[in-house]
Amino acid sequence: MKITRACDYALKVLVYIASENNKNKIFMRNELSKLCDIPDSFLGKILQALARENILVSERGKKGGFKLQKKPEDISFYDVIKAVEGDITINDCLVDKNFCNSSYGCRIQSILEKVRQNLISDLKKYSLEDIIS
Amino acid sequence: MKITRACDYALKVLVYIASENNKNKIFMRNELSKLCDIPDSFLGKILQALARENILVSERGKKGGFKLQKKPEDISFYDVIKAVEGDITINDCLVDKNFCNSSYGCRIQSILEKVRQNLISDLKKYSLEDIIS
DNA sequence: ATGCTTTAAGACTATTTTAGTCTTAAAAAG
DNA sequence: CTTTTTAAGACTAAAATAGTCTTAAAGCAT
Ligand code: SF4
Ligand code: SF4
Repeated sequence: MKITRACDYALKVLVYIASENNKNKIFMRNELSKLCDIPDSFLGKILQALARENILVSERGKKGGFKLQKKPEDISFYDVIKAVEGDITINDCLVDKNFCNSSYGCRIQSILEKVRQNLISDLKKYSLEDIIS
Repeated sequence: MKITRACDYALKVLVYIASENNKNKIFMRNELSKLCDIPDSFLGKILQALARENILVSERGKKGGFKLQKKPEDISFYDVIKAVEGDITINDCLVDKNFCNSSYGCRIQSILEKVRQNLISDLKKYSLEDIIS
């Protein structure tokens, strides 16, 4: 029951960008890597994922880099986790009904589904804004 | 963000034992393995862990096996997960303050700690009794 | 006492996931 | 057209998960 390192890095780097967000400044990967103490190439993958999921805008070439695509209050912890490691599953059967043959009518499954929904809605409650304000 | 197979197996086997709990019947590992469709040796490890954590009673020798040590309503999902895979961490820094050097005063950490506490208290709400009743 | 049956413990192995690197391509700016 | 920056994806290393196997110890039954 853990988030991955990549997720933690993503939160860290997004908080950094959000907190320095004076007039749409754009940050290079290299710069973010040093400031947030995240391995450069690994950060590359993470920033790419965040850009694909419309959390960051990326631009190439000279003067390129990354900036937020939305307001900090519109980027929740759930959005970040989902972008980086995919949806929260809790147990495979919750997301793949063919995973287990006792799946139909399983009451363990229905309780785990409740736990999952609560966790997701809890993670949606917190945004980058809550951190930087 | 997943529970392990071992945890799911543990829930499954405990629910089975709890539901068949006519007058303190004792179940052999072998029997449970077949009935719950869990690899026999792997189930051994799981049952051992549950016995160590005072969820099951184990007895050796002929007429040996496993039975519940508490009433089904006193065995929560949290108890089972904790017994089998250890405590829920969400992020390493929540459980090891030396893990990250930005740990002191980190606001990501304090939010993740809230999420963790909510998840734990949610998992404590549900017991084996909720499944078998 | 001594087999027989059952769990305990832990070393061992295989598979999958996580964490991270590296190389090549493509876009943008000057 | 060269430099700088990200994109994409193959690749690798390390760790965790999932599971097996072997040896020991405990309890019952004769
Ligand atoms: S036993 Fe129930 S909870 Fe476990 S995998 Fe099967 S359907 Fe899901
Ligand atoms: S950055 Fe904050 S949340 Fe992330 S590991 Fe460090 S202390 Fe924990």
